[in-house]
Amino acid sequence: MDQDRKTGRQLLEERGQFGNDVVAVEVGAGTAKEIFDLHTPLPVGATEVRAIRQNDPKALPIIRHSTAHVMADAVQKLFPGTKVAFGPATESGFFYDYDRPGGTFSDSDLEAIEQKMLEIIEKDSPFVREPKSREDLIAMLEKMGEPYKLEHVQRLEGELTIYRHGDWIDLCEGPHVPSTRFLKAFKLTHTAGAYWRGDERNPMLQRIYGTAFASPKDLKAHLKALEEAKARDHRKLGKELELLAFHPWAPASPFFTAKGARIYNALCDYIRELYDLHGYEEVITPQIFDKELFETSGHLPAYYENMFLAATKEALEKASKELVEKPPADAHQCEHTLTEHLRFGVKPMNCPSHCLLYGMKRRSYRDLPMRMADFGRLHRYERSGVVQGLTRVRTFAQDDAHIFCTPEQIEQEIGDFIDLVYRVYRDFAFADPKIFIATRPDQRIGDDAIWDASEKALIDGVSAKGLPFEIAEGEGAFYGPKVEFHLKDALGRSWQLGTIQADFNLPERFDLTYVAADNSQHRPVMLHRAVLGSVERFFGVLIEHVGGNFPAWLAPEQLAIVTVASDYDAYAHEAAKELRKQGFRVTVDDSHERLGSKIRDARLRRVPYIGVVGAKEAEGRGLQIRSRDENADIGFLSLDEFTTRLRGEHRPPSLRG
RNA sequence: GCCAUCUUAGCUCAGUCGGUAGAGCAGCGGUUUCGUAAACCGCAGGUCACCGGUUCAAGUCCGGUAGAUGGCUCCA
Repeated sequence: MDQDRKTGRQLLEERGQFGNDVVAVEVGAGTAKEIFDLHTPLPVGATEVRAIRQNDPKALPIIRHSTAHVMADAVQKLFPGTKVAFGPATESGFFYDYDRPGGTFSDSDLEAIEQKMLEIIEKDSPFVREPKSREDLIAMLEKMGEPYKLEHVQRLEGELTIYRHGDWIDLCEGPHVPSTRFLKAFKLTHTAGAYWRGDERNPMLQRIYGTAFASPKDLKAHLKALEEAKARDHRKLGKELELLAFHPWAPASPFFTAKGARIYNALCDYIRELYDLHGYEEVITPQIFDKELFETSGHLPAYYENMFLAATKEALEKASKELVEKPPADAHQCEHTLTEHLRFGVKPMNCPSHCLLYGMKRRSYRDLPMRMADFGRLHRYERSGVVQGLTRVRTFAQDDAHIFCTPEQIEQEIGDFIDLVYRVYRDFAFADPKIFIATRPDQRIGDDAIWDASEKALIDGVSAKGLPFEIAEGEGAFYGPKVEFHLKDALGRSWQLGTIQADFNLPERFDLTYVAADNSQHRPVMLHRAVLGSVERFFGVLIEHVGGNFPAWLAPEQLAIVTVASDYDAYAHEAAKELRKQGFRVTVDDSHERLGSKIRDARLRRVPYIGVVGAKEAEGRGLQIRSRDENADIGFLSLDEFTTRLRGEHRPPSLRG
């Protein structure tokens, strides 16, 4: 039967479309496209066949996955006894997981592996696909002594295949490049630990990451882009520009310097202005609550390990006394006694306190939708290995708000919120975010009927805006599903910033009601939403996005006046004073340095405007202005002219004019 | 939390084979008054992250702790 089926190569040759740069073929049309090796017999009746050539973006995952095979080959040749697990292509390269008995891989190992890989590639061995019966495959893997592959086979169904290049074999469904000669540019980048099957209860394997491209030129460009991204890293820039700092005594908790705080507050003030326009009202709520609150909200059971409990002397005394009187049987019981007496918890999120505030008064349908905003500080005990710069911290604030509304109002509110999100992201010149709808997780509160309604509400709300989205199965919060808005940082990592979540659970738990027009009582729906997400995280992503060059409306220093010589200091201070009266943030550098040195300093601080002051400027009551963004001297401007210019940029784009 | 790596002056980094601590920038004091990315001279600045061990001797070797970094897992 197979004799009737042609391979991709045969088909392309017949059509005169074959060439030395063909990597694989893509079969089918529309959403039903599938990629095959050149030498694999294609499905019967395959007519829509397209060659994937070396430089096609679709060739990249094939090249990378094939390189991963060669790496595993090299590793097993160099380190006998090493077992292989999985080795897929990723968004920016590939990895392969290994179990190396009693060892890990060092940087010098990586070099040796790269050398061995080059040797393997030079042999120009073809990648050969061989279908195998399950029994044969299991026998083969047992003989090879590959326990991870063996375990994997047990879970697979249908036709199984192996791929062979040279004398190395891997259980794999392909596709692969025709031969190792197509692997022209690769680099092993780093090692890491990774759990087998991504489960932390499983043993940890050694993962080696690498990247590969169609040509050395592409690889070089990629490595260069990585270098450039590193230069924009918010941790590096945050330190250099003196925006933020960390101290070991407050792990994962940023300090914002005067400059950093200026930007931080500008971000919050900007959101506050939009709140006025979008019908939100800001509230301030407590930091520390009786645990009753978190038991009612469901946080304590669901969120215990991430919460800071607040110990007091009184609580410790009571707990100690009980422990002495009734010694615990085991550590678990001891912990129970201790936490029993710790009466207070630090809030990890604002929603429970907003429920309290809502419930303190009779609410009418006329009050809805009620949009309650809060920049309250939150504390979450993140595990030590997960914290990172500003993007994952233990203390932060969100531009948080909760919308209490009727079920009928949900769609409208989601629509309004999406408008707000896009307005904000445009003000920061971000590309459009990627939208995910995260559905019910395994650990959750509330009935499935409620989850059905919540998920539908979100999908309807986003669909009504005509925006594309993807479903993130099981990624929702424990109290409700989420719409997530993701943006990418300079290193290409995707971060969730904005979110809106439908919650029918908390209003139930807090027994929140409103009185309808007919005097009957109803349960409001609660929408949790944030545009920036965490202000800290947004700040971090923003630093990288602008590379430290904050637009004038955010810049902590908008104009640096530098004097040519000390004779002009007096005028410089006068001009600064006048401009500060306009609300501008102006500094004067009257140090006894040379002009070039002062200019350099101001440029390194990424100040949007530098105003040089000498005899001409003092005489003409103006400034010789250099613009950071135009990277040029834009000439003499009178103080009035400069005021007009800066006033235009002094406000967020969508709030100008 | 797990695997790996790192931690030397305010910052960026040297420090050889284990032999007792260095530079540049920043800071401070002088000199210089200068027109668009670094003037010159001098001074000061260190419990080499912390705790312990090996050694005649530890920044250097070993163990532990903390923090950070790259991943994994997690992420309301």
